[in-house]
Amino acid sequence: MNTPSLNIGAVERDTGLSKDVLRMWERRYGFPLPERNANGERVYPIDQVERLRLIKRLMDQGHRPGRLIALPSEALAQLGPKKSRPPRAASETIDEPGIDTLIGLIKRHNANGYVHALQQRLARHGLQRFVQDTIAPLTHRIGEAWEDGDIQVFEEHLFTELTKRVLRQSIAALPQGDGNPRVLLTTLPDEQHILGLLMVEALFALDGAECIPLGTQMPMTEISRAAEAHCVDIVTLSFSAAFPARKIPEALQQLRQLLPPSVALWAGGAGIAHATPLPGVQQLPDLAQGLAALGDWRAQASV
Amino acid sequence: MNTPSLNIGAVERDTGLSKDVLRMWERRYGFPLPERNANGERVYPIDQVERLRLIKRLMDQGHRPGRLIALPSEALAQLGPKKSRPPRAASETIDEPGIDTLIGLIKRHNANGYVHALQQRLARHGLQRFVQDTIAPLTHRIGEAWEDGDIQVFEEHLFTELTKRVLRQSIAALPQGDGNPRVLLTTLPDEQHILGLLMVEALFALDGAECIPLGTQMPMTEISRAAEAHCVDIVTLSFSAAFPARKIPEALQQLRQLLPPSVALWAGGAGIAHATPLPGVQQLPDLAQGLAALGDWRAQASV
DNA sequence: AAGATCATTTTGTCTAGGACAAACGAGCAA
DNA sequence: TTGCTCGTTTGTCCTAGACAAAATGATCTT
Repeated sequence: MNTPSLNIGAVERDTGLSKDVLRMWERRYGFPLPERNANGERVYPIDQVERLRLIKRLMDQGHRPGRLIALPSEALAQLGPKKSRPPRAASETIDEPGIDTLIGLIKRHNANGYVHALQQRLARHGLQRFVQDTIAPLTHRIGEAWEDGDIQVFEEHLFTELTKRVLRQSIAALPQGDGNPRVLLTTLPDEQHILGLLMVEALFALDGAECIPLGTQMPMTEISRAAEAHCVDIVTLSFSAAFPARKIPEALQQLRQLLPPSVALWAGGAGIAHATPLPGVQQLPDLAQGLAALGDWRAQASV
Repeated sequence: MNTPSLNIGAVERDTGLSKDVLRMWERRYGFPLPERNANGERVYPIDQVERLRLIKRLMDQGHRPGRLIALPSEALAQLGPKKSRPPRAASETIDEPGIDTLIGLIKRHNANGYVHALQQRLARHGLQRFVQDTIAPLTHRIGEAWEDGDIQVFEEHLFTELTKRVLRQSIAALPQGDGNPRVLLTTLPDEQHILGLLMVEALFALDGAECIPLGTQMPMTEISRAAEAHCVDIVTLSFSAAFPARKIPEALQQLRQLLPPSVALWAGGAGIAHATPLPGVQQLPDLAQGLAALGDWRAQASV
């Protein structure tokens, strides 16, 4: 075969742009403009797929497709996030030292060195500080690097996989909670990032809560069933920054309806940071507020 | 609000049936027959979604939608897999003892007890036998229970999450490989089951290979980049039984083209068991053959 | 009776083009 | 500066038709 190419279904999977969107862009903007096979179906050359992937990344940073598609490829490549964040030098000073070292290890593809460095920091600082002062800012910095295009997809995957391991390992080493409260942890079907959930689990378990980790991507009806079967007091969901913000309120309200009223619904993660309050849902923009909410719950439960 | 209901996009996410399929079934079979909102859009009542989920499960077992949809709900509920497998009693004797105990713990939602029992078996048998004689048959049995509808979605999630933890923990405890060979482990974008991959990683790492775990759902172009960046000798993919079998050959051939010829491509997992051979791709239907392949590779490399 | 070949049905995925609401941004007023 | 309105942009939904690949069933052969 000469040049590999993909049909519209494969492009949807590879880029995350729905078939509807791909066809609509072709209609409106004239890009992508795939070839057709003998059957009249779209066949996307690999370079158009690469460009689509780049455009998708820039859209996730706040750019709009109409503008992006008009731009020549060279201009696209240099484009950064829409709202440039404060220059790194400024926040550098407040960063926990050593984060850059960890990122450097990932970027040099030194998997063993990275895991080793993480475990060293864990041993030195203890789990709570490790999570709050190492993992959280590290995840944040990786997110920034991702937005800037400073990191490859496979580098981000490696980072996630290795970090997950260290966190899960630490959680497994903790004593079991006492069932006060019982907390179910998961994410909705569109959300497959689990690092935030693991951070919460680590802190909650450290604080004596009993955590039931269900992994990611649970259908809502199943979350409701699991909550009953496990007799949990709290259902905690995590939303990453990648989760479409506009869909969060509707999703939370739907789940709130499905859950028994006696079960609390907590939502945290970067995707929640700027959300508006909802009745019956406690929103936890950061880890510290998660711990605070746990304290509040206990205070209220003992009344 | 009275009865929760979902739009077509939400049903697609929740059931895994594409919008196209949902509309086509409505046209052809008259089910599902959603209501319409003020804007003429489909609004699916929750009970139709439940029925769709049940139908999807039976389809994954080899039934055909046309028949299933015609059946009344009671008949559906009792329906088993199309090709009934040999009765359990027969294979019971060859099963490793204790698997049923583990499954019982999951079904009673005893997370702590399950993890404890796993770790006990690991300590007693050692990692290699633990993977081959406990985790592999256990995963297989869970798959069967899933097909039979004997297990809830959230129970399966809990099983997966807890088992992953134990496996990853064991892998982390192993000494680092010596880079002979270097193996990259991942799955394609449509495949999110990672247990098979972790089993392979455990055995390979135990045998001294250096494993680079990239987690699941890597786009092909990224697999190729990662293979170069990490200078790997072998790329290993895992396909679960849930992966659409007909799409495997095409996917493997595409990836084979993207990889440098010097890098070996290995594919394993339940989805590979009945696949036809492909040039340039080594197929590993089970764990034992994976280990054998590793031995062969070393023998050939030392020539 | 078992096995191979061919026709028919079933099923999923693609196509085109139209419609509309929600989100966004620009311009204007306070 | 902030807050509001209005036009534009954008994603997602709609209908209805076509076709290829897979599964099934039927027919013929051994």
